[in-house]
Amino acid sequence: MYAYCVIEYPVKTLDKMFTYKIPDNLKATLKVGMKVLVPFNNRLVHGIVLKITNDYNEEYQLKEISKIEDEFLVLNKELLELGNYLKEMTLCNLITAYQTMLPSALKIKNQESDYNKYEAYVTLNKEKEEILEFIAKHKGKKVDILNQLLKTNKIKRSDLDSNSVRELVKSDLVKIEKVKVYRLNTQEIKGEDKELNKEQQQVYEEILKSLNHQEIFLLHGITGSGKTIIYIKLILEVLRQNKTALLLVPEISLTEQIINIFYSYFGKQVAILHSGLSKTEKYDEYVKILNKEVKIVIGTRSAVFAPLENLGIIIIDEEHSDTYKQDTTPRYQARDIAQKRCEYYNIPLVLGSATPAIESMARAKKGVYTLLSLTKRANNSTLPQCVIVDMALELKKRNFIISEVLDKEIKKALDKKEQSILLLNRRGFSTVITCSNCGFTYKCPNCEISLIYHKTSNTLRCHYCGYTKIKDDICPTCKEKALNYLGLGTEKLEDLIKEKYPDAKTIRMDADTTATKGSHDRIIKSFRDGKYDILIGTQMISKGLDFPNCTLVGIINADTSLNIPDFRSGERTFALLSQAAGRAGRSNKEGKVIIQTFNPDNEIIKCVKENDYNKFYAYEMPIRKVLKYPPYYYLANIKVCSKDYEQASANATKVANYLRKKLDKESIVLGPSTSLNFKLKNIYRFNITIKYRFDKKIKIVLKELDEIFSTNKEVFLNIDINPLQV
DNA sequence: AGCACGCCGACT
DNA sequence: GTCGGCGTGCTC
Repeated sequence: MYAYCVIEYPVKTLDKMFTYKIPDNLKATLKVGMKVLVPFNNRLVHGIVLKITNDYNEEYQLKEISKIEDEFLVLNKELLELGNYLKEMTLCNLITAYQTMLPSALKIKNQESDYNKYEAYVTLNKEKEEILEFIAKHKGKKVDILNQLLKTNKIKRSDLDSNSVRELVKSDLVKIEKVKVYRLNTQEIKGEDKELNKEQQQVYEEILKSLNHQEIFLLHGITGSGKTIIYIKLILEVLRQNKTALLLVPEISLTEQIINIFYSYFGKQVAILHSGLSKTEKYDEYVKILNKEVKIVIGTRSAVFAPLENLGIIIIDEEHSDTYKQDTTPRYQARDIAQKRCEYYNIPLVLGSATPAIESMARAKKGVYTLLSLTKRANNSTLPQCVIVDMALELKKRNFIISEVLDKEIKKALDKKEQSILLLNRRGFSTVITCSNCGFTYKCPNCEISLIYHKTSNTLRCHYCGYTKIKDDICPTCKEKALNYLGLGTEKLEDLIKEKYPDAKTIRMDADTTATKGSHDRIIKSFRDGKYDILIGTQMISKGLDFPNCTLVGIINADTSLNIPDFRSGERTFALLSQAAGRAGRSNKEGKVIIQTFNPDNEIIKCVKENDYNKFYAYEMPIRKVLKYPPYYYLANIKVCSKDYEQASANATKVANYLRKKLDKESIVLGPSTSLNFKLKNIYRFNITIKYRFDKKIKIVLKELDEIFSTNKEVFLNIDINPLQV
């Protein structure tokens, strides 16, 4: 018998199968999907068995598999196939695909030790008579222990006096038993049985109908419309059918509430997978899933590979979130992987969001996905009232950061002992030039995206197409000498707030204050408990949090994310602002949202004010169409990188020309242009973007390119198919 | 990736 | 002589 294996090194030249003889002693146990140790070029390396055959045309002497690494950890047929799909989808090496699918403690590489955690228990080792005999003859701690054991027959060793235990073990009266324990303990709370309202019930029933066939649902529900309870009901039904469920969430730390609700409903049947867990914790959760001890997995992006068998449903919450796309190799989109798994099991995929990705909504409108909507807030709270403030006017009144209206509302909230959230939209302000007088930003005439400022040459450039212009001294619209980078930090804002409202208790939440583990939860919890009046933070405060006493949301600078040089910046801004606005007035109290902007007439901001996703969609789609962006065109991005500027530049031109020659006429090749991070860690990068529609050759051509550069030591390529950012 | 092999210059 | 620099090629 022969085994075909992939080995641990993630290099193109080794990205193929190697054949080994299976020694007699392993023939019975070795299975496809197992991790093995094989001799390779005079040393032992790890590998995964992908195929076992009876005969092989031996061109030369084959070597033998030397050892099975872990008999219990086996990638099943579905996951092996999924790895292949991941490879095809992202053009990564096969071994990279499998490495990605396994938790890090199980990585093919350097795994030797036992990751299991054990607890030692003491039990009796002799018949009752003998024990009683001993008790009669002795006294003291040892007797106490034996008496206890007669009652409970199993006690944690750490709870007992270690000297006494040791002596008892020595005299053979008791023995130590090691029991595997899991590091993460799940508390069991009984969830109350909530009734669905009419709208929720309809959605629930619609999805229920398709539990046993493949269908993708886009569940568009406004903030606070109660999507979670629908997920729970669906999963309850899936479990009833003896199947398992997978729920993906954007970031665990931001979804602590969802997890608690799930624990309360499903208790120990839930496993959590996310990057915040330690290696060993992840291992534990993974083993629980493999051993079928849990039926539900909740996790972030990589949890989409959870080894659940017999899946009944996959749900992706906040499906529009950027976090579902990995931005390092393999650059996969969890949505695609989930879809593949749903095809395999013939089950529904539910994509939930208050602000669906444009692409998802387009598919829903085309009928590829089934569109379901929730239009009412579940607890009958009303949507917050939304006010747009023109900051250009405020500046003239010398209100630089806090407008008159916002100031008034903050004071009002403080008087009423209600809470406020101030969102500082900081995304990508640094390299975009803005006029601080009128809010003007430069846009590329070809691509409609913001130009990036290059300090060294004092130029503004489009990093999509390469358009370049010299920076002006005065603003072309208002003629003021006020062109500069707009930048305001949360820290500075907090100082200002403290100064303006000395009696208010404020707390700041941003990358700095949430660096340590658990600090996130602490801030959220203390704010919810009413220990603070004002929460100041970056986008991380906008997601899915529920603060019943919060009635005011102030968005300090709505524009910055509009100016990011990316065709999706409008979509992201809409999602961010809508989500933030949704934090206000979630209970019975009325909420208010103040949006401060330099572009009060901006369509996207108006859509946020009106809380109208459909209007936003109708506005955005024609732009995408004219400029040939998704969902009308697919994108692929190639970064040509080298330590040597000339090499990078010359090869980028070659690559672009190669693509223009090989691809269909209707595919568009943009660039090469300098990348957003043109010189990073001393590596120069050039960008080439492909816009294509039905080009069947695209994957093949990209593969060829990848192949060509795999032997080049000076230049390497980064290929991203369906990139989020270009 | 990682290692052997080989060819060349430098040095106790 | 021989130690060590790294370019090249190969791995079931």
